[in-house]
Amino acid sequence: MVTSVLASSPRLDAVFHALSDSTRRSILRDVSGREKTVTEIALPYKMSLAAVSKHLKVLERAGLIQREKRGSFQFVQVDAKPMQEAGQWLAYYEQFWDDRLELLQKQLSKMSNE
Amino acid sequence: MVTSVLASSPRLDAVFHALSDSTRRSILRDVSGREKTVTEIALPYKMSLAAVSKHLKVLERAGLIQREKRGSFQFVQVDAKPMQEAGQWLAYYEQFWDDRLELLQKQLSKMSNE
DNA sequence: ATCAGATTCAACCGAATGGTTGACTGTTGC
DNA sequence: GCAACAGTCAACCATTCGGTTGAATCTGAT
Repeated sequence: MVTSVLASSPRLDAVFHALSDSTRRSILRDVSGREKTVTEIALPYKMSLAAVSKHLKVLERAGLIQREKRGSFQFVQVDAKPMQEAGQWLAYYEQFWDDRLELLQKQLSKMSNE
Repeated sequence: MVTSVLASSPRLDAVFHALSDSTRRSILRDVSGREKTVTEIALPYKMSLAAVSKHLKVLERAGLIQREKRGSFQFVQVDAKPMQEAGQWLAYYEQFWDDRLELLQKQLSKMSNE
């Protein structure tokens, strides 16, 4: 795998940025059970509808939600595919950490044996 | 699992925010092989040393790197623990997506049987 | 046709971001 | 002690962010 210095990924940028806000993560959680309309989504939050609308746009740019216009409503649902990509990115380092832990434990047990 | 509307997690905020920048992800990659000094890290990038120093501070605030002063050098190494937390957060939705796909496939096969 | 509801748009605001430059603070080695 | 190197700090700048408000748009129902 070639991991050049210039390995910029606007896609990952957008996904991680979208997930870096508690309100947006919360919205994803809200919508993950069943699809909801925008006003329905906005209800629990004490910010304006327009603010929620902006958050939805950020989530949509990241590909994390999809919208479907049905009548005058806009139904929103999660698309977790981009999260898989992000998860894979993370997985490499989680693995790295596991390996380091394992190494550490080996070293510790070796020390206690000597 | 209680997932209140107010489930704000400054920790996750910081981790996802730190990962939302290509340069910072790249730095993590650079450092994941072996620990490096700050100037060593900065070398491949065409930005100033101060800029890289700022990026490192962001990564450190998120708990993703650790520094160790040895002499006049500052050795930087990855700490992937916070990524596990982020990974677990993502895993829930990846699972959700998998489940939905499975459901969809069942429905499709049922339709083709009728 | 019009009124109400759902949602977005546009303009604005203060705070944070990502970068710069230059001065500052160790630390090492002569 | 002092020059050179490693790194951070402080001030600045343009851009983006997360929020507000009020007007605008689209749609459904009367």
